[in-house]
Order: sequence, then C-alpha cells, then structure tokens
Amino acid sequence: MISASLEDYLEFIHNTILEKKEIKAIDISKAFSISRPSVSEALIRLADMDLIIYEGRKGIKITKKGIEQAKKTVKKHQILSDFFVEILMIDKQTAEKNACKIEHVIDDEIIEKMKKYKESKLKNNEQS
Amino acid sequence: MISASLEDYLEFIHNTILEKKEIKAIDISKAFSISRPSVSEALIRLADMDLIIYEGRKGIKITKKGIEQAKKTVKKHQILSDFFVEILMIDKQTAEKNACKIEHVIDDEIIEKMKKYKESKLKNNEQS
DNA sequence: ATAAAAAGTAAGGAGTGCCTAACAATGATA
DNA sequence: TATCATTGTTAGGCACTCCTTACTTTTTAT
Repeated sequence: MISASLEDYLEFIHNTILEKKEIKAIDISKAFSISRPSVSEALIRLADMDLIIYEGRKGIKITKKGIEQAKKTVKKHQILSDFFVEILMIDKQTAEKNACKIEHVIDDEIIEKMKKYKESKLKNNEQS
Repeated sequence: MISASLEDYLEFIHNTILEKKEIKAIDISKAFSISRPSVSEALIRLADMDLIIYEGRKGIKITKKGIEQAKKTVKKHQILSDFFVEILMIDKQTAEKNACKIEHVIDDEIIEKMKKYKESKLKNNEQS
C-alpha cells in the first residue's frame, strides 16, 4: 500500500503534468516544503512501485498505473471537499485541508455514498 | 501532536479503565496485535506526554490530560460512525473501521457540523 | 517451595520520511 | 568561455513505530 506522503506527491505530479505537461523534482520540493534529497528519495520509491518512471534529470513520467492511482485520489479529494462544502457548509479552505488528509484513509464505499447523497440532495433542491 | 497509533492506544486504555477499572500492557498488545516491547515503548511515550502515568508492573493510570484527549477521540469516533450509519447508510462495520482512521485526522469543526446535521435531520424526520 | 507460565524490559534491527552538508552536473550569463 | 546559480545526488543522521531475541520479574500451580 502507498503511504499518504507518496500519494500526495503522486497526486501533485499528475495534476502538474496535466496542467503544464512536465514536472521537475524541485517543483515537488517547493510545493510540499521538503528538501531536495527527500524528493529524490520519494521519487525512487514511487518508481520502485511502478507509479512513475524516474530518470533523474531527464524528467519524471507517470505510468498508466500511476495515473489510475492519482485519479482515484483526486476523485476522492473532490468528492470529500464538495461534500463538506455543499452538505456540511464547511468553508472551502477547511474542506480542502481535511479532504487532503481523509482522502488517504477513507474507503471507496463511503466516497460513493457521499457522492450519491450529494447528488440526490441537489436534485431535491431543484424540485422544490 | 500525538500520533494515530498512540491516540488509538490511549483511547483503548481509557475505554478499558472505564469498563474494568484497570488495564495491563499485555491487554494492549493483544488488542492491537503488537509485540510486548512495542507496547512498553508506546507507554513510555504516552507517559512522556503526560497522558498516562506508567509505573511498569505497578499499572497504568490515565491522567486528567489523558482523559480529556481520549474523550475527544471517542467523541469524534462516535459522531463519525453515527454519521456514516445514519446519514450515509453505511454498514456498521465499515463505519467503525473508517471512523477509526478518520478520527485521527479530521478537524473538530467538521465533526461539529456532522453532529448538527445529523440532529437536524432526525428532528425533521420526527416532524414528518 | 519450586518449577513453569505470564508479563515486562533491554538491546538491537528495519522501514519510512524527514533533515543537513557537501558534491556533481547542468544551464544561463557576463 | 569561465563563472555562478540551479538542480539533483550521496552520505550520514534523527525520530517514529514496529519487530525479534534474550533476559528478568512476578504470579500461579503442583
């Protein structure tokens, strides 16, 4: 199983590649305020798990497996954050912060129920 | 800040003392399937944080600070589990399992909103 | 009372995830 | 082109949380 930290880094790698087509180790270092050696280490671990292809200075590529893993996390994050904001009326910032932590530990089953709950709730509001 | 593991152990210590008036290191070892040396270590760390008083074979006592900390965790656990079961219709076992993990990372603010949401929902159901 | 079982401790090891300091490679610029 | 800044790696260290093995202490049962 992937750790919360590595999952965060993978999520960031995925999002950044989608946005800017490429990512460097230093970007991760800055984004998470961790040292460059710690990033190197994390990237090696992600590569060991076949979630990325890491060729040092030649760049970071995300694998199919990595994309799937990252997408799952992003989805969980999105649903959690939306649920907190729209159903529980939590402010955006707190919702995001908590989604970031909970996304690593919550089961898919609960995420699915949250999604359905939110959808049915919004439908009811349209009708009324 | 206390770690998830230590928080789990403290919660268990508190609950067990409430139930049976006393607890021994071996009980924690069995409950969490960790070795006796790991329990010793954890108890020393909890004692260092003034959450318990640990006098080796003489027993484990929980401090005022420890009780407060444990109660907070228990409360979070309860609200999370209830919310999952009653609002999201999650089965009891899954709800418990997830509450155990989320209770360590979620903010009080969201817990409070979950509690209020559940209460107002139940009130509405009574009226109808 | 003594031997066996149970509970706890000490010592040493491993993986994770972070750090700093120092070095190497790459790239930009004067 | 030579120098300086940026980026990345190596080496060594630390804290946490778990482990095993071996030892000690306490309790229990014969």
